[in-house]
Amino acid sequence: MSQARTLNDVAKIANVSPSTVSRILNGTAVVSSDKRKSVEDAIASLGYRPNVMAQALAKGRSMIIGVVTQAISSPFYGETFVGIEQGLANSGYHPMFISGHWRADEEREAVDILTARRSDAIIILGGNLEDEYILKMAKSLPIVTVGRSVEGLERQSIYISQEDGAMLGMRHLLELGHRKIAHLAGPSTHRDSIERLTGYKAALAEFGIAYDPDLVLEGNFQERGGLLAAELLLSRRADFTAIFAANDQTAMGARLALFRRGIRVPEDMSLVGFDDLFAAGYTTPPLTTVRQPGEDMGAAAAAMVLNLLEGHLQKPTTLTPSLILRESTSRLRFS
Amino acid sequence: MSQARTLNDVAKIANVSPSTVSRILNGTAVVSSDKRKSVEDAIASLGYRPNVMAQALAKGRSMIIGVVTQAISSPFYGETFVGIEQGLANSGYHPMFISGHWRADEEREAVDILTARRSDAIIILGGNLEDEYILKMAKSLPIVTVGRSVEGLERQSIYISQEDGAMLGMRHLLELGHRKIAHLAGPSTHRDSIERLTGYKAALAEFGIAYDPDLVLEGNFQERGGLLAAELLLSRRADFTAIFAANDQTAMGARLALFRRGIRVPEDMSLVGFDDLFAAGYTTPPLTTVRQPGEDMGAAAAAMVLNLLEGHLQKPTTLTPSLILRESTSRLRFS
DNA sequence: CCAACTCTTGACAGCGCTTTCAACATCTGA
DNA sequence: TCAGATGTTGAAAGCGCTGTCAAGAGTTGG
Repeated sequence: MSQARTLNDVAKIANVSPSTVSRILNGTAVVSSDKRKSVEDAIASLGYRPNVMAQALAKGRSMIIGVVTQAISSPFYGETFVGIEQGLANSGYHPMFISGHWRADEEREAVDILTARRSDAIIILGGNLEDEYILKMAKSLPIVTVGRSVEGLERQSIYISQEDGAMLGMRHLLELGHRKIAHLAGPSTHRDSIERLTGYKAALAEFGIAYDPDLVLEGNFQERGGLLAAELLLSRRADFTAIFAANDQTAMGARLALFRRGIRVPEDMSLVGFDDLFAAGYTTPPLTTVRQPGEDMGAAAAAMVLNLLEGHLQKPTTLTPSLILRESTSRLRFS
Repeated sequence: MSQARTLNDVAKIANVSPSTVSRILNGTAVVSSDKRKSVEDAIASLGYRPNVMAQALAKGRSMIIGVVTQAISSPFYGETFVGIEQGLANSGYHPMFISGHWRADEEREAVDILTARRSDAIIILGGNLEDEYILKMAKSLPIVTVGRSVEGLERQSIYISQEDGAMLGMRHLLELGHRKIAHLAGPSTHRDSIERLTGYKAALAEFGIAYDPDLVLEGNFQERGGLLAAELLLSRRADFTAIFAANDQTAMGARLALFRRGIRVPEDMSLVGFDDLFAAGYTTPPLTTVRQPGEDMGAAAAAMVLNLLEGHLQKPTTLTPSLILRESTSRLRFS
């Protein structure tokens, strides 16, 4: 294991002081062109790369943006990761992802790890961290939340109205004539689930339809939960004509349940998802869904963090959901 | 922004020297229980957390495992990330993911970023980095490759035979009686594609079937590539009865092409994928596919890295692909 | 021609921690 | 009782870098 070169090695070879090398590296001051030349030569010949850890210590900035996420393999957050990555590109900052698995304790541990590494800022994606906890952290560190709001920190969050999104999906179904619409909800502990359920009810009310709690079942935002919930529902009643799933993964699970029973989509049953995962465009049939622009959210979060690090507080960023019309819904037919 | 406490603050409050605090933190030496107590109290009351950056500088170990990946949102590598995360849990090391997007130059840049941060080891997931480049790095740093082999570094890689995997999928199709089997390959620049194509041909040969290059089209390992390739193929000929896709995403794209033309799966066309993405169990119909245990691969890579860091070279780890039988294939019917 | 500047440069302290070394305090056993 | 062993602690140097400060060289203008 060969030793990495240090700034001192460079200084020695170039016959200048370490300070000068540092100045050239950081552009902190004017340096005569002959010294600059010899330093650059020395750097090239040694293949020298500054030790970011040491820079971090000296400058008091780690150049790390901590990202507390829920699952590193989540298809939805995956798109957000891409946005964050790109938004941070060429800023000198780098993201460090730690997963919290939707458990407040693990999320707190993630934050611990990140602060132990002296992250310069933290982006929190969803999760169940307590508001007070986040507020306290926000006092000592720039924080941006995505997909969840924190009272008193509205200006540091990227937010999409889940309720509006749900209404978009539901109105579409209602306008197609559906009246008995089931909802496969997310976990009831999850704010997004709650908001989407609220949107479901609001749309129903808008069309003067009574809310029927029997038509709502709880899943877990995963395919399997959607499958199970749909099977259960199907075994109990058969009078509904459309399903509004709490997210695309749930919709895909439901799709399988329908397939198993030979119920055709969209001829016999209309199906609407939420998120617009990349895969939603490739289900059979392609899934009509409410789009959340995951990548844009990530990019916006990155931009906001960068702003915050420069001391600028920007106005709250609100992105909007939109309906992506594909082929899993059809006008209600009277059979 | 309140200042973070330092080890010195703790020392002062506890009335001991910084060395003693450090010893307690690291368990480096025996410390009398009264001092230990007062130090622990001081740590608790200050909410002190050691600065990992400073520890890194002093110890010469960053406790970062760099992970060069191709896309942070990749569904296949996502599972590997999970394995890495878990394999590294409680080791004190943390992964740092940087994406290379299958471009050697970006991958080299990723490595640069990682070495500038003095990663203690690097895990390379797939990619197009030149063998020599990796070999050179391996001299100064523990390196583990996943899903790609490097000549001379076999003992530091987690490998799955793509050829064997392809043969598994193909034999299944052949045993079902299919004789005209199309292959939607991955990018020809990609080693996995090449190996899988080799397996495709080998299986054909095994069954005494002539290789027909017209039945092979190149995709890009993405849904869209699969869709396009399948559409093109379908527009050119209709005499094949099965498709062996280079990966699940390609298969899903092909599935959509078939759906568009009203070709039923598996009645009219059998379809086999590769990878066994989580989503493969929820396509319509659920996809028969060759499984690569992504999470196990990640866990194995993490374990290998940890071993390497302790100076142990283990024997090459070879995991094996397996066939996951679902519902997208059926026995050839004479129509 | 010299005071007053302006540039460029190096010495040095310090970021927060680890680790070696030596000092001091105790404890053994002969 | 004392030499030697053992245990616990602090001082200080150093990890690789930045940033302040001051010195020395070179300019300018009255």
